[in-house]
Amino acid sequence: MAPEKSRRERPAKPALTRDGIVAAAVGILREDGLRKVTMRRLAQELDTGAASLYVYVRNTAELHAAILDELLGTIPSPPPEGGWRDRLERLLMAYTSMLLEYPGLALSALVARPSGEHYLRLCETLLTLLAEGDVPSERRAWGIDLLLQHATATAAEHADEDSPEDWDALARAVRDADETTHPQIAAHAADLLTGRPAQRMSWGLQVLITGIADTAVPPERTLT
Amino acid sequence: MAPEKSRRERPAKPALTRDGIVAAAVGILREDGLRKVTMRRLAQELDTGAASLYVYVRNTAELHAAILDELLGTIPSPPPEGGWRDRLERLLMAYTSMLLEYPGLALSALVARPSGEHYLRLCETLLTLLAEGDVPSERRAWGIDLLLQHATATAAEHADEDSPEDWDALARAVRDADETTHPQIAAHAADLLTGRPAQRMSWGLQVLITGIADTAVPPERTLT
DNA sequence: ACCTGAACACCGTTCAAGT
DNA sequence: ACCTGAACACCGTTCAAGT
Repeated sequence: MAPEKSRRERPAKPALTRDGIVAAAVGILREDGLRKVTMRRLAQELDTGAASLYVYVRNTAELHAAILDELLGTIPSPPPEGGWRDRLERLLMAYTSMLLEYPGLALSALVARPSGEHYLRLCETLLTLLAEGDVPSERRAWGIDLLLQHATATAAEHADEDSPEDWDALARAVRDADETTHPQIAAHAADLLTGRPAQRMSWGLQVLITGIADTAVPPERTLT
Repeated sequence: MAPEKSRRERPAKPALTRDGIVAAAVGILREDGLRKVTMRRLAQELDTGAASLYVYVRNTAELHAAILDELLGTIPSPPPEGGWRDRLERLLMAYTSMLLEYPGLALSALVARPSGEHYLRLCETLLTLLAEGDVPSERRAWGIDLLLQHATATAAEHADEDSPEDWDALARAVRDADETTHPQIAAHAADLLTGRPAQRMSWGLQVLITGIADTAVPPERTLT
């Protein structure tokens, strides 16, 4: 690691490596957000040309995926107190919180299925917790997919970076909903707009965990 | 079999309207995919300059949202046979199928909370179905959020447009998982990679519906 | 093998000027 | 009020040429 991080003259241009590139990318992410993590900006930071990066990274999507896995390694594993459901919920909350710190990253996680070291470790832990809860074996794999998808999507919904404008538009639309044409929306307007995010997230996870524990996999069709 | 491609192909330049712009945008979406629905390309299609569009559309995100609502209007409401659970599942499947036809659109749906006419109608129908199932009133609003999020996220995961490359990488990582460091992954490798999408989606929806019907909203904390 | 500058083919958005 | 050309400030990716 370079001892000085002054943005003045870099004393000697460090050799390019994949790890160095990813580390620099994480730096840009923390400072300026994912949308600034571009090949050109990254190259500038590393004092080289954008084309040089393509020796180590296939494309921008792969770069984002590498960043994601790096950050998955920073999730603290919650203390082993409490039952499996509690620990499961806390771990997924920690995962979501991490994604929420970096708007836009959740979208990458959703589109580019991760497959890095830290992602596998997370899956391993999740599978272990479901096993501890005596969730039938066949449902564990699909279950963690569902749980991770929910956590990721929840973070992705807040990827706006800015603009509560969409939310405003929705709030207006819900409130203006005609009681005769949209009776259900009118009746549930308050709940539809309720913003207590932690409570909602917690309920969502409990719904999933309960559902996973209680719902059998449907019979496979047409195996002849 | 276009007889002429001359610049006089369009007989008279139609006046710009928001509806006309959105309609043209949907056309580009169907033909070339969402990533080609850009202000510049759209302007070209409408025989004008990109700047002119900003009179009718705030920005690209709003344009995408308008497209989404337009397409929500094309979802056929499934026949009223079967119980509320079946109809709920079929409607959400139809929603997902529509999104899957237009890769990338699901991502817009996730980030930019829709608030258009057709979106409200869909919510209304979903709320009615949950009410029919005697789901307690307080859970209905949060429930449809969960269901729509799941359906949208499932479609978004397939937004790759191309490149089964990510999936390959994951498959390799799972298969290469060391049995001693990743025993759970090794044990569940088959299920983790199982691809039967319809069966998985159906199970996911049933998990959610069951969970919503069975899970009480947690008590509100710290109101004292 | 690695690195580079330059080029290709695009973007969103703003703005002064016209009608 | 609506429309426009031009400009600003960017993108990802490829490629021939260098080392």
